[in-house]
Amino acid sequence: MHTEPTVSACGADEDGPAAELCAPRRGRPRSEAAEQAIFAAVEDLMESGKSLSELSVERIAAAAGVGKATIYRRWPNKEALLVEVVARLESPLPEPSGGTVREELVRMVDYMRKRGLAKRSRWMLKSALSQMNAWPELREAYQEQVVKPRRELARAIVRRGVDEGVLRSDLDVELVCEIIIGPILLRSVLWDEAPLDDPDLAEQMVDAVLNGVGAQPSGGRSR
Amino acid sequence: MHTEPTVSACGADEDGPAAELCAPRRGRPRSEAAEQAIFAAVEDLMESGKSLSELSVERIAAAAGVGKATIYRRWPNKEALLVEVVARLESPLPEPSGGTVREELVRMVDYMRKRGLAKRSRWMLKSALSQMNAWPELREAYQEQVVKPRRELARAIVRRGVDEGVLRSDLDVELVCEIIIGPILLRSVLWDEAPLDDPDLAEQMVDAVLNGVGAQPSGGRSR
DNA sequence: AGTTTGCGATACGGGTCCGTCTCGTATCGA
DNA sequence: TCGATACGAGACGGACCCGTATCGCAAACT
Repeated sequence: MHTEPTVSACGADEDGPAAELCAPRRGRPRSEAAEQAIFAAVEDLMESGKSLSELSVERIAAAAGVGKATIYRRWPNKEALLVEVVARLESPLPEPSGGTVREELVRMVDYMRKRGLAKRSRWMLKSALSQMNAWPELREAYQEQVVKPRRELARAIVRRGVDEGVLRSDLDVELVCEIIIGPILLRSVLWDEAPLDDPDLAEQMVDAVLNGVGAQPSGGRSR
Repeated sequence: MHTEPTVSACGADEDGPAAELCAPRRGRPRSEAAEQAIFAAVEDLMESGKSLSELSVERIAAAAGVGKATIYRRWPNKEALLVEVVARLESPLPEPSGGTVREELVRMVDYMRKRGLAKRSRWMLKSALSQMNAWPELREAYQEQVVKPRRELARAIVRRGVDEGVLRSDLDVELVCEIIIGPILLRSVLWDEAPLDDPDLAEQMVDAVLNGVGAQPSGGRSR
């Protein structure tokens, strides 16, 4: 007899932690505090430098002061949990503030500089590179949630710069994006010991890239 | 009774695979073929996309057609083996060929482009970032063996460029290096789907960075 | 009340891994 | 020939892990 008496019209068994809309759930409701503790524990473990393969469910449960079953009641497996953690991570993208293109570029680069200073983001940035290689689902979540919007933001600014005649129009837009954000990503992601403290770094980088690092005052600009 | 009768004056028990100089070793000598098979197996596993945590000694031994003891006879643990693999990996750095600074920069960037196309290097580049984070010994070996000489090469070229008046002298040398190699590293390391096939890519990148991506023909060059 | 579900804790089976050890065999120096 | 060492294969203990199941108890609904 599986006639779905009054509730349970929610969706198989995968309601996830964002399903408090669909059914009042007959018994004791799930603890919101436990959920937050789990997320906080994962982020703490990230900040403490644990690598992706060191994030075991048992360790997370212990760090959160939570039973393993409480985790498996919410997510079907470890991957699903981490995918959701990634999806939650750092959404606030800087929205455009109608300044000049140069100002927008500086703002974007400076946002990435500050992000590189935060350990949580740094962990994600770095883990995104190797371990996720072997973990397509997590990698896709990260690409979709984090990388894609940022690349689109960069592309939009660059396109606007080309339209306004501030950026060269004879170059591939992708190439220009890479030239602008490559240096800051290099510092914030690839090189550990590189300093990110200078608040003028973003400005210096953008100006250097805009003006070029070549010395000849009127050299090959015509191409 | 540990009087070291005739041999064994080699150094505790850690002779490593580069110790055939010190003592003729009384019994059967170690198999050079086994050693090569082990290295080859690790590199094959890398190329096949295995992540760092998937490189277990048992898997390596199986792939090499070798007993586990043969590995542990040479290296005290898994880390030591991988450290040596890293140290062996991709030494051939392009030596300077007295061209112009621009040509040297293009050569260096193009070298990195080609390196990004090779799966083995790519694996190392990517694994160097997250897993090595939690594995200081391996990370240091990679920094010392691979990263450091390349950064020094870049610095040397840039300094020469500044001396010859081809590169701006009002910028930090480190910053110029990052601006030049940031874009190609971004493509070859961070972004998987980005194309690296175009043989003119390096030239485009270097020229764009030298001339600047800003459009104003004589704008802020004076700073 | 009674029911239903969630909670933390913990035990469990099945798996992988590390590093050591033991086989029987092969290959070297003395 | 003989002792010493290497070899491939694999067993072993201990550790960790995953995902499930079972406790006794708590918190909601009917």
